[in-house]
Amino acid sequence: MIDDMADTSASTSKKPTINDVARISGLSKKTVSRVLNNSPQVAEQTRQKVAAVIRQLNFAPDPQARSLASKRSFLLGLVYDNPNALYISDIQRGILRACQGTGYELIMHPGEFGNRQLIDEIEGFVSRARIGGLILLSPISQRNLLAQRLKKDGIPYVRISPGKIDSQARIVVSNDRRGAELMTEYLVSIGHRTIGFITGPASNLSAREKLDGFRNIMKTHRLPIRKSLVVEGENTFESGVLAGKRLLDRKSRPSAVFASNDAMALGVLKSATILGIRVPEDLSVAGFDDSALATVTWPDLTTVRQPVEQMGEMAARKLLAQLNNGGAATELPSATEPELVVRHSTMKHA
Amino acid sequence: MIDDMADTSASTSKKPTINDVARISGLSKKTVSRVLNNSPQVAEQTRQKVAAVIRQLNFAPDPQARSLASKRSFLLGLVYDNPNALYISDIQRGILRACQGTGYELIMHPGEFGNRQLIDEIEGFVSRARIGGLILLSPISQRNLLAQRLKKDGIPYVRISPGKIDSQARIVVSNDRRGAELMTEYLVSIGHRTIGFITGPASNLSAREKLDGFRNIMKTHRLPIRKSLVVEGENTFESGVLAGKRLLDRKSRPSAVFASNDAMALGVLKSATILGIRVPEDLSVAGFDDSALATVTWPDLTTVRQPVEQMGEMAARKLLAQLNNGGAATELPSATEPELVVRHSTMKHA
DNA sequence: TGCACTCTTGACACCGGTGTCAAAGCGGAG
DNA sequence: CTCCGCTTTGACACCGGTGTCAAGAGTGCA
Repeated sequence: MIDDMADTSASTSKKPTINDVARISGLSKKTVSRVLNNSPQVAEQTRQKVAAVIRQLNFAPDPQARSLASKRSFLLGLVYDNPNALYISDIQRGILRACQGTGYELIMHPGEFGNRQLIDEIEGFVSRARIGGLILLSPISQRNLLAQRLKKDGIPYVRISPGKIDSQARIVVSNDRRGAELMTEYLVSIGHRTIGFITGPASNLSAREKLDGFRNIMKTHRLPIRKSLVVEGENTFESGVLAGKRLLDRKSRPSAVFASNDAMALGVLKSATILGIRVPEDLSVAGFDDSALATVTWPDLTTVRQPVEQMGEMAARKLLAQLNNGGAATELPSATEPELVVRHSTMKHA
Repeated sequence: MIDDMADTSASTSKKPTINDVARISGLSKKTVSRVLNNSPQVAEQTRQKVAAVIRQLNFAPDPQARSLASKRSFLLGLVYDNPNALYISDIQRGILRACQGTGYELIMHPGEFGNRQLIDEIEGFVSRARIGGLILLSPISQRNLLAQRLKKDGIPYVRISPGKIDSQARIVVSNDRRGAELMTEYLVSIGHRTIGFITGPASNLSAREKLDGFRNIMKTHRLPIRKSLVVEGENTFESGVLAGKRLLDRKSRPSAVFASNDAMALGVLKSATILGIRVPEDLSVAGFDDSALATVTWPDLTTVRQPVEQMGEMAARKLLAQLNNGGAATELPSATEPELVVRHSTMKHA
């Protein structure tokens, strides 16, 4: 036959196929396929034999052929708008870690949160590229209609930091409330009594959670929450500057300002500088996220670290579980725990 | 609840296949395939007819089946280490823009610059995932052995900011030398005579280019370049802090410091603050890149904008050209032009 | 001994396209 | 009128796997 050609060139030969494995192990294509898919219908002895040959040839099934034949897919899509490149990159790293060795690959798909046709656009993407499942990043993860549509069409997905609750198998959230509590508790513990708070857009669930956490701890310590000390920003540096100005440019100002993300905290730093207020001597400033921004200024930011990469990994694991168990996701954890990071933008208040 | 939405929604037609198109247009599968691939062997009239049916059905060929059959691939891989998430994200956006409507998708593949087995690892990735071509980001793009191997194995690639020259069809570079010249010229024009320079690692080509640009303009203006005023950093914030300290903590210090990236410029800002030197009144500080960092401090950085996104787009276009023309890349531009961005970290020197 | 049933395995068609090669259509030359 | 060569089209196998279904082996029970 043609086999001798194949055999002689074996060392430098092309990518092995399932046929090679079948021929060498003396079994059929289909049986090899069963082993690849962990089918329970294979005798243990056979499984071993096939596995050995697979290792020997360093065989890996072609994902394209696999998905063509099985109508499964080995491509995950990451859909995001672009609030923050660092955040996306961390998430991405986490997802890729979860994909290691599973044969799944990640395809990036930027979308516009505001786009009216976003849903159709995303469905087109899924169908064109044969995407197996989606991971949706905030703020796009907050579009409930999108999630409904995906569910209806049977496209597996996981939402990271969604606006509303979805089934446990389909979401990953960070415990933002707890993070805000940690920080508030800390500020109080070092003597601050009058604390300004800069919240994110009210439409944003996690912004509300943080505000709740802040309020909760203030209440616990019987500290007043003056309305004028809670200002809404838009999670951007510029909005932080403005909010900082409103909080600081007045007779009696707070001794600390807690911004619900790092970019806004840096904005407060700018306002303070312009107003001649020294940080941290005259004013403590705290952020949230522990983004890369937190450590490239002076003073560097006391902030709350969100295990963003871990969230990406969790999301990917959940998605893979959906894809493999056909929806019956085993109960994987959905929430990550925040951590307080003390640096130099805060100090004890007399 | 959600069920009634399901009914009202669009007609339930499945994804159309090439067979549908063939049947409706009364032609064979193969002819439709020819139209899809712009084969010149199709009569104009036939082409029109098929195209009409394709539009009518909103048909798009399945990339997986296509690549399985043709051994082409519609997946591009972006290989990067992680010096800077913002940079990667900009590049990525550019690539995705170039991919729009081409049917190509982007797969992310982080790699470690230092990894001894990087080459094998990347080849494994290409073969496993059936990647059609690679875009290599600096610093990985600087590994010449990797490029050689890819060339030998016939894997198309484009390098962004490679260390050495490669064929025009395979590289995209930014004109770093020119950028440094622009900035130096500007600093001199506003009265600075003694200018400190923080360079990147000497092994890095673009770092050397920037240094050359700086030197060149200083020479043109007959300004002395004292050795003690050129300090090497590592492109990180911390190294910028150290370099800043060395430049500023002395009797006669420069009136301006030009750092060859933004992160190091921010490091200088920190050192200046600690030493009680006001920026920009007592010291002008300039950066390079116009990264997201440049605008989240006060004063915000005067810097050089690199059209990073555009570089990503150019790289993708070149790669697609290679994939479609089979290597005979038409001459696309390879270099981008930098732009001076003046903000508040620099001012006129008496 | 015969029968029903479970456990393993393989033959074969098929997923949705493309490559190969042959055939049909057509105009011009001999 | 026939033959040639070019253009245009189609039949069919095939890419590398999986789904379906049936066959062979082994087991327990009547």
